Amino acid sequence: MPALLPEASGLHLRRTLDSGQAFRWRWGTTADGREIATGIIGRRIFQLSQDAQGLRLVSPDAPGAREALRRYLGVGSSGMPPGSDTGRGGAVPRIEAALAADPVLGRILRHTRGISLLVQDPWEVLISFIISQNNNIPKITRSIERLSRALGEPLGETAHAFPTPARLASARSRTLRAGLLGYRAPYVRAAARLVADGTIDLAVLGRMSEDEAREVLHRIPGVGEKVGDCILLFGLRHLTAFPVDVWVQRGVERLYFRGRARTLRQIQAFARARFGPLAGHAQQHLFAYARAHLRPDRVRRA
DNA sequence: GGGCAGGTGTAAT
DNA sequence: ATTACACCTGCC
Repeated sequence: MPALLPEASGLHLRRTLDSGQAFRWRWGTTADGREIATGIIGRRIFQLSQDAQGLRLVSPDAPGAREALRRYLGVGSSGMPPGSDTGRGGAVPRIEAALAADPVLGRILRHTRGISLLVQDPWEVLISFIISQNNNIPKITRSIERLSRALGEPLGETAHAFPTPARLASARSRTLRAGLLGYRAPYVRAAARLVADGTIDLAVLGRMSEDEAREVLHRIPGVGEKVGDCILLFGLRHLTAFPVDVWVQRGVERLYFRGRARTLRQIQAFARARFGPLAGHAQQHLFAYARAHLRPDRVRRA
């Protein structure tokens, strides 16, 4: 039996990997009927499973793989936002204990418990979320898969690493079209060029304040309010970022404003005031809850 | 088959 | 600061 990852206690693997943060995971079934997730982290193919005992690293059994996985899953040493540490236990339960101080979150947590904020490569997050605009998860996933297959470094037989900035920047438009990018193709290439030629340095961005980094991100074509905040949160780990998409907007309006419409600005201001350093984590739970329970065809909007 | 999907850019108010 | 519209593509 593959080794357990005790730090991931409280982490719900499927909820985390299917939460719309990452697009490089597939679920499958082993010969003995166990569900297994296969995905790419950096240049390695990971296989993960989860059972009553906990989360297991099935493969690779290589030096550094466990540490890389811990970090990726957000259950490494620095998982908590400053000032929110409530004591012992894994990162996920501690954050949820802090979130539950908010009665609304405390109530929906029953349905969303176990979602972890992943720590991903900012470059991959940047391109993935440019692709995500006005798009749906299955198609985003397919686009990234095709792009990686066409332009990414091969990893074993069938998998490919995410393309480098240089490869994407010099990609032919036919390749990008084949990647199903549609009208986003010019955005992706322009963003790749800005990174490839050093105009935008994502490592430097990671050392800036959140507002400074946001301002720089907004200069990238295809990066607006929502995508920018996704990059801040999922790639640069600015935990006060609060990406507002239609689901989060719907969730906040429904759960905190009796279904009354709010503008984007109002929702951003609300999130800052209400959730503070936990805003990013709160967003994950509101998003997941809204997706599962606030479908428009089931909700009468006030 | 017209409308829509986990937004953004642009133009107009 | 908000609103209206087009936009690739796959799917209902």
